[in-house]
Amino acid sequence: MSQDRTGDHDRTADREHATYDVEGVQEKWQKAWVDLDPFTADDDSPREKRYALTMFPYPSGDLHMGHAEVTALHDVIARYWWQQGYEVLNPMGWDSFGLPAENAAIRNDEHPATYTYANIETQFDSFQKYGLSFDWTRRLHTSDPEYYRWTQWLFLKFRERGLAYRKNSPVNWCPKDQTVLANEQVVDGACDRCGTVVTKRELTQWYFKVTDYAQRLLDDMEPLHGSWPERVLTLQRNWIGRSEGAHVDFDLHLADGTTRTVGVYTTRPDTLYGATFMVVAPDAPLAAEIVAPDRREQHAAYLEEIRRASDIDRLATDRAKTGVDLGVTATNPVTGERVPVWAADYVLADYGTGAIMAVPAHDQRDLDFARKFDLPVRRVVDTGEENPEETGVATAGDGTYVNSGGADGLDGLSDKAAGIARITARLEAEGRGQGAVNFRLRDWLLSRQRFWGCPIPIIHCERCGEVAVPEDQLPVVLPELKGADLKPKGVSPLAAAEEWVNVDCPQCGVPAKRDSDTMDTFVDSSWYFLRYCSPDYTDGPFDVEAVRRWGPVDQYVGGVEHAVLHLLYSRFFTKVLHDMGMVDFVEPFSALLNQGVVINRGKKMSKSLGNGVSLGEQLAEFGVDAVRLTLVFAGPPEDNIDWADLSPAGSLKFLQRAWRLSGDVTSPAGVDPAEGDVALRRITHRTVHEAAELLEGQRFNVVVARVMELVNATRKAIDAGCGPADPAVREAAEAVTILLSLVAPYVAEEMWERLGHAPSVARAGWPSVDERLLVQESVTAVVQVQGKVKARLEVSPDVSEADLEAAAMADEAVQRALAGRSVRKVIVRAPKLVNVVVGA
RNA sequence: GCCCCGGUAGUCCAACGGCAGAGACAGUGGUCUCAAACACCAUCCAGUGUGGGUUCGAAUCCCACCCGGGGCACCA
Repeated sequence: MSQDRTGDHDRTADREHATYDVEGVQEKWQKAWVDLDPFTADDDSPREKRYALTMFPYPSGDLHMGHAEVTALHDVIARYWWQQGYEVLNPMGWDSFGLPAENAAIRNDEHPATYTYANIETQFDSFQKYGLSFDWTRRLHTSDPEYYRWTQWLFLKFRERGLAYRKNSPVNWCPKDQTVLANEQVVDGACDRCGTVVTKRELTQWYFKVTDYAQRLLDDMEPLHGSWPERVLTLQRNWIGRSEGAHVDFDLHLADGTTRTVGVYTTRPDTLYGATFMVVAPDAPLAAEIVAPDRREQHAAYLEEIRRASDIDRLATDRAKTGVDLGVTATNPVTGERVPVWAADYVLADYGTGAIMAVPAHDQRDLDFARKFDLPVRRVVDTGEENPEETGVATAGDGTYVNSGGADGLDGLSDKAAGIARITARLEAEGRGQGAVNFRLRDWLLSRQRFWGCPIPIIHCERCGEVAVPEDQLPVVLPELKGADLKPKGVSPLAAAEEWVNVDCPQCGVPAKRDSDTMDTFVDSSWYFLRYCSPDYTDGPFDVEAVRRWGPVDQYVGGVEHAVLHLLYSRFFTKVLHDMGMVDFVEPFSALLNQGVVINRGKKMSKSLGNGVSLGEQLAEFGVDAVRLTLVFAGPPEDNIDWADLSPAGSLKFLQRAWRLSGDVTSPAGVDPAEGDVALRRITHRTVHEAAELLEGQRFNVVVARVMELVNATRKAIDAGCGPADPAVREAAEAVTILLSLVAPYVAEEMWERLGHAPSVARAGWPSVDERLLVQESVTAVVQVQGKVKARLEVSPDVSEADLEAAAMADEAVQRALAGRSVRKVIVRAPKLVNVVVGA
């Protein structure tokens, strides 16, 4: 409430100085909202549904500026939907499995749950103080057994469908976190989480067969254009990396006189005549199988050398080519020539077949290799450029085929597509190859050698092999390990938990062992948005009907860092669940908003730079509403915002001004605005109308500016216009309050009460707009001569082109500008503009 | 190297191809005050990164370049 005054001042001064008590208002309404409960989503509501979701946090410490920004933006959308009359599902929970808790547990000799659930409570309290419209009845934690029971269930279902399998393969290993990582979690050769350089290990691990869904993951992005950031779609497209080409069979002639056929994948089968050697990935099993006995040692040494090299070295772009001759030859299927077979690490074991045909003339990598090891270069496409063999620059472009089997081959053709089609058809006819599509996407490595995650519900039996834990025995609950028991040692700490790991085989009853790895936490978060629809459901991961009611997510908000992680995995899960008949849709998130990052003084906030901004301190100094307003007003939601450019003090000042309006209104609640001041009413209705359009377009910063305008206009009307008693002033103040409720819920609630209404303003409903008030009484038409403004005319908005032109030509200033010049053309855009073009 | 996104007052940001300014921050001057803070009023500040083009008219569309940010980068 307003501050204590001494009474020396007159009423006007008092009113001008009046401010509300930010803390008091927050406390008052936070308490009141618990009973008012305006945001619990009703499963049975007849209203149209909207599902608003913001990426749930990992519980590391308290909330920070990043959380404050994303939830403030997200809340604007959710609250707008409520005001528009939708039944809104807006849940929140915690992604509560993960390494930080485990590391803290080791440090403090405790169970990871201690750290986890303590932080969850801290964050929960902070979220509540922050005034967000979450439906807390649906709160979930992925580390709760009631939740991860269903993560395990889904794993088993995926396995039944052949989508979860185990294989031995070289994998990414983070030496610091002591666990394997998925491809998506390795960035520039380093661990996504801790930045440690990743090494390779040969391990048997669990995978999800995402590659089976590569084409659908690509195709189903099509309808997302326009509602997902183009950037994310591009990232996913690149990550999936579809390419078209052909498989071509080469016969290999081994040292022992036998022959075997090896397929290679190429996007340029049309250059097959120029394939003068073959290259095999040194670490592919094929290399070891085919290497000639006298080269075995060399190959082994080379293999050792590249195993030692980190991905960082391997990825260096200017790195010289290395390799060894395997002492074997292959027959080029179209020329019949015998070509040498080499092993080189520029060929990757896990892409295509791990072997390539090398066409040095038209592929830079092959050319570099050929020049280094003196291998022949044969040009088969004449692009008009100089001979690659001499320049060292491969010509990858289009041209005319030469040296390509004469007229029976491709010679003379100059259309690449036709060349590819012809050679592919010929290979197919001869049974030596076929057209093929390839993807860069790899299967998702999901096992982790750490404790604080969802156990993999598999039992390894010597007699039966891998046995699924029977459904009625789920969940496989984590044992009570803590402190030193959790120290990473290269295998999961679970392996050492004797009592836990040793079980009888559910199939044959002999002693067996549980799988001791846990799942990647991205598995947990790949389906949480479905669980929210029926968080207490006990007969499955979710109630199919509830998901039919609420799904898919209409608006997802979160950071762009998950472009190829969480978002790709969730899309994959949704498609599998669709195929299982459990969800109707194939895409989980209809619209996506990537909020920007909050930085300070041009740099990312960090301890070492000492430029961190404490959310708690900002909230204490300026209040929740001002901080939220500051973040929303800072700029377009997807832009990064620099805290140093912002003014939470300015935001608070504005909120005080807005609040003051609610005390100045003297007309009673419920008064008919129809008789009110038309000028102010026009502004109010136009603002409400435009605000809706801007909100639909997620132009939240502009909405705030519009509300500021309306506040300014209302202030002016009270002080120097129609006065505080005019019903239009009440109408304007109420519109301000409802608009403000999306961003600054506390002060809006307080204003709503002061205006004589019952809470909650959050459910007051969007103000209705009178179309007639959107039409201006008169508009200013601009008259230009040669594009330069010469006059302004006040005209009716529905003025005819002819009338406007006549008025413009009659204008004195226009006549002066036209003096002595001939009018060549008059462009009329009624009612806004006339441009007179004069003769040359 | 390739592909995206963005360059508008001192700052953050607005502007259906049609008056460059909606809003704010920071200045400056004033009213109020013993004085200050608050509040209020007024006011200063750019011709839109550069160079071309299309158009009656370009911040907006096209081309090239410069700068900043992001992504991809031996994927055959």
